[in-house]
Amino acid sequence: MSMLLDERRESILKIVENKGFVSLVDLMDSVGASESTIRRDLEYLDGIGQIRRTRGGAAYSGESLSTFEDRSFMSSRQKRQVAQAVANMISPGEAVLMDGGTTTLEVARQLAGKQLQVVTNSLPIANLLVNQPQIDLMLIGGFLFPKTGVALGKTAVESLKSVHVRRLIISVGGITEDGLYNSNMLLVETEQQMFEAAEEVIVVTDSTKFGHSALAYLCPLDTVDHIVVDDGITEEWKDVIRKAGIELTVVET
Amino acid sequence: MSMLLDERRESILKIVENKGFVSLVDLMDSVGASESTIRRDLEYLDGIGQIRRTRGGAAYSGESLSTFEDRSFMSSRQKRQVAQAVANMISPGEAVLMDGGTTTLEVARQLAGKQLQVVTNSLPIANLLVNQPQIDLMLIGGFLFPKTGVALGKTAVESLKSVHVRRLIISVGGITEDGLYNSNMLLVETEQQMFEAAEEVIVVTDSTKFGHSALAYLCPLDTVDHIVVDDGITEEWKDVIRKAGIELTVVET
DNA sequence: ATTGTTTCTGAAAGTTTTTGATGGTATTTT
DNA sequence: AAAATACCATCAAAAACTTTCAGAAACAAT
Repeated sequence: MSMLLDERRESILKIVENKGFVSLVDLMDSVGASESTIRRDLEYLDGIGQIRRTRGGAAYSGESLSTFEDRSFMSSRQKRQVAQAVANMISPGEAVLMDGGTTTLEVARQLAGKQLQVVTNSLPIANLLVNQPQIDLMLIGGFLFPKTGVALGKTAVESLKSVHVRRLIISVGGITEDGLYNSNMLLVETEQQMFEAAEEVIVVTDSTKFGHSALAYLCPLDTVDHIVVDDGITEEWKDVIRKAGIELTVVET
Repeated sequence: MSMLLDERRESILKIVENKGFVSLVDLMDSVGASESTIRRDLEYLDGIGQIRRTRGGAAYSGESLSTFEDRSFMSSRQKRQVAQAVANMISPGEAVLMDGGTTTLEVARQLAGKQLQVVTNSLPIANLLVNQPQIDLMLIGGFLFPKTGVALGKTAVESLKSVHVRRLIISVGGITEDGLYNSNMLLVETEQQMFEAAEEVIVVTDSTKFGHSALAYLCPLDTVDHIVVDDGITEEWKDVIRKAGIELTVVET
């Protein structure tokens, strides 16, 4: 049973998505290729983010919503410090709009205990804050994306039109001189509506995102009021940000 | 039955989340690994904060899941059987609207694996289904109620106006000859809009609810198409339901 | 068609990680 | 205090992973 390379990889992908977890041996069986070949396929599919390699086989990467495996670049210590800095900017009684993402989730964690009104389209953030008695929580509905657990699409955009908050806290996939980027068209569409709803935009990110763009263009730099980042950021980028009239907070870690 | 490392750990996590507490011996049994291995897994999961190790086993450390308290009268076994009966009525590919509540949550659990479109305003249900690759999940937004984790209010009602599904699955606080009741005005308001969105209304409940009303009137009996209940229901009530032209499914337990 | 080039494949050797078992230490129970 | 139970550290075997290499297959150009 000989198979084309792409055909085989497609087939592996389907099996993994279907079963959730597959062992390497199972794949050898059902695809009819050698161990080495399957390994290489898994390596490739993991590289493009379609699956997650695990010892002994592969797992569907859609399950990665839980903190089970968080392979972001910032260490969790760094991330927590950056998140703390953002949380400190929020005054009691404020209305805050929060985008999804692991960094904003960490911010949410630091907000616990404050008296606030929080609006979010992120399921993990909602989970975290729903039982905080001091926090009024409003959920933005829409189609839920498995990987990240955020609500997107027409419904989300429509709901956001009737929202007005003091601050928006958002994270991005990339920043260049031209502006901000994120990885997904639907995500960007929803986030653009978020800008309309907020008086002030705070971007939380890590220093590795500077200089990199991503699939979808989000907005020009001047849409942003404030950027909070770890101290890995270069002097050049500090200049770029400040010259664009954006307030910059660099968190020492 | 040999299991992949990550698969096993995820499986342990699920068991712990589900039961609240599990002994080490139980885990050895149900995942089929040695004491050492389970210990190491627990150590790891505790390390990343997903569970709490305790002498003799592990406990769930979760932020939200356990806080949706289960104050229903039905035993969990009974409830699961009733939920199973409801889940069996749903055909693949269907669009289902699901209300919040511990019974409907159990139904959601039984729906896992089916290919479906699910619309819900319940945070716990969304959590449960968001990582099911076969399920398209749409979240209804609104103000989140801490105790139950459901989204209610004007936003929820508005969002529901653009929803159309085959079936609505709903639970109630009380049933009398006059109709259905629930405990909260906002809840009722949202649920009334749900009726508009569905072709067929299925009520899941336990037999103790018959003859009791509650704070807020929801709808007359003839709004309902189908009631599923445990076998504690009296003959008198069976008559009432059938005479109202409602299909009745009594689940033997 | 043939030759040279590149990519893909399967096998083997060597390295790392995981696993279950064992014996010893802590903690709880009787 | 003794017994029972649970925990921890260590170790050799097993399983899984990486690297490397030579042959096969695909591709391009003559």
